[in-house]
Amino acid sequence: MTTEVSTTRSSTKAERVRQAVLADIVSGALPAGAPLDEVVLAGQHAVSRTPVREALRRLQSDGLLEPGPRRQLLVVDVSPARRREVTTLRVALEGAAAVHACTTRDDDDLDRLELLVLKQRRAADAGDAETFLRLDEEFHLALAGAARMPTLSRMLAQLGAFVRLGRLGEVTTATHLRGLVREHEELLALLRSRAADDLRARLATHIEQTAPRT
Amino acid sequence: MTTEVSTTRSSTKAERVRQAVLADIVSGALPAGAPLDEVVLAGQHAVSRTPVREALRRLQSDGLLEPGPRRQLLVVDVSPARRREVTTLRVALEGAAAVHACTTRDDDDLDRLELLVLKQRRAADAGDAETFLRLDEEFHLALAGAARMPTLSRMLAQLGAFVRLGRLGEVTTATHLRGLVREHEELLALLRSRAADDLRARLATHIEQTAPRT
DNA sequence: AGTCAGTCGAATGTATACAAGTGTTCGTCA
DNA sequence: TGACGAACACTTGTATACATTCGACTGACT
Repeated sequence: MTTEVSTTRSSTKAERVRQAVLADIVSGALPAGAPLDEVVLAGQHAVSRTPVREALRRLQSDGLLEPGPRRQLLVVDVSPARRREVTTLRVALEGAAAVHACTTRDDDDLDRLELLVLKQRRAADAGDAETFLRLDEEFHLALAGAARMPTLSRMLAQLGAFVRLGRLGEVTTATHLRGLVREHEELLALLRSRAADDLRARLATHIEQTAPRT
Repeated sequence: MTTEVSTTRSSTKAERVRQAVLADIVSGALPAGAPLDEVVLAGQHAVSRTPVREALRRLQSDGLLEPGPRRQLLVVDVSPARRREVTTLRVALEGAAAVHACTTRDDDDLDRLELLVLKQRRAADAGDAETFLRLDEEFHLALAGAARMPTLSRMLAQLGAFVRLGRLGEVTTATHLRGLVREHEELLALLRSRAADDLRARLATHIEQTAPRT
């Protein structure tokens, strides 16, 4: 039994709506500043206001929606400053996780990460940026997961939406992707040898280089 | 206009219920593992299930409630390991904020912090631990706030509940409190002189010493 | 003509009624 | 007597109807 975190069975309508709206936000279909109307969304998804409401409240508490004028919920604007903040937070959180993971990590953790890197290489060779980005996020979450710090993992998962948002119009060549795979391999090697400080340093530069330049 | 973050006007019933349940959790009235029933809470607070439901979902997404057997929501158990995790996270997040704050801080920030330290001294001299702990949390949030990193501030605010939970049965003498005030004064001085690295180091030891020993 | 007040409207906040799923218990059959 | 199954009760998920609040528009008065 692996993580199965992202394969969340959306047994509940509220959760399905949340996933759908989230997807629309990170895909750019709902741009920054777009107002979200409960009744409109309810109509679009053929459900009542109740599950829509629940979905919106959760997205709000994740920081993706903010209250605006006229009592509306607006899609948050991810400014360059905010992107830098997210990068800083990732460095701080993933760095702390990486250090801890060097003492708590498990052979299963290594196996999982190895598998992810393998899939990443395939996606990179195929030039499939979308798949690669999903695997990249999984890799970073799995790396943090090896630290057995559930609160930290939850915070990183929250940041994930902002990371995806920041990467919206990013252009990524196959060569570039292969370079990232290589870095992941190196990070994995450092985790395997429990080189905590080296891992943290390397992870920091990796995250900062991955982040959009601006 | 200052922060007014904590003085959240509870204009909505859902928010009032949330505050009440949160207070019951951090006060120990609702111990770890206690199941929360929507209809019972609705009765206790003389509201319908709808706002109760909303309050519970928010507390859940803050990590204070977890789904348990029988489809129930249970108050999360704060184990020693989790307390250590929270401390690690505070060091990572507040440390990053402190470094950043050394370049973004404002004279108003210093004034706010100064005022908080002043009030802390009064509370410490009076041996009023409860007031002091509230001011302590405000101080740390204000310090992080000087970094102008809203996402980080929100994450720290979430952690606040765990910090308060971890401090539940803590005994604090007036002498101990005065020592903490002294440390806050020193942190403030380092922020004032923009000594980023020193501030981060000092803040780390401060947080680790504040945390329960276990 | 500008400003203030009152009313109207559209959104969210709340209550309640209904549906659906799950655990439990009781009964029956092997 | 034990195990399997079906019915029931309790809880949460959803829908809808009602209340409330805040903003905007319009009207009159200064």
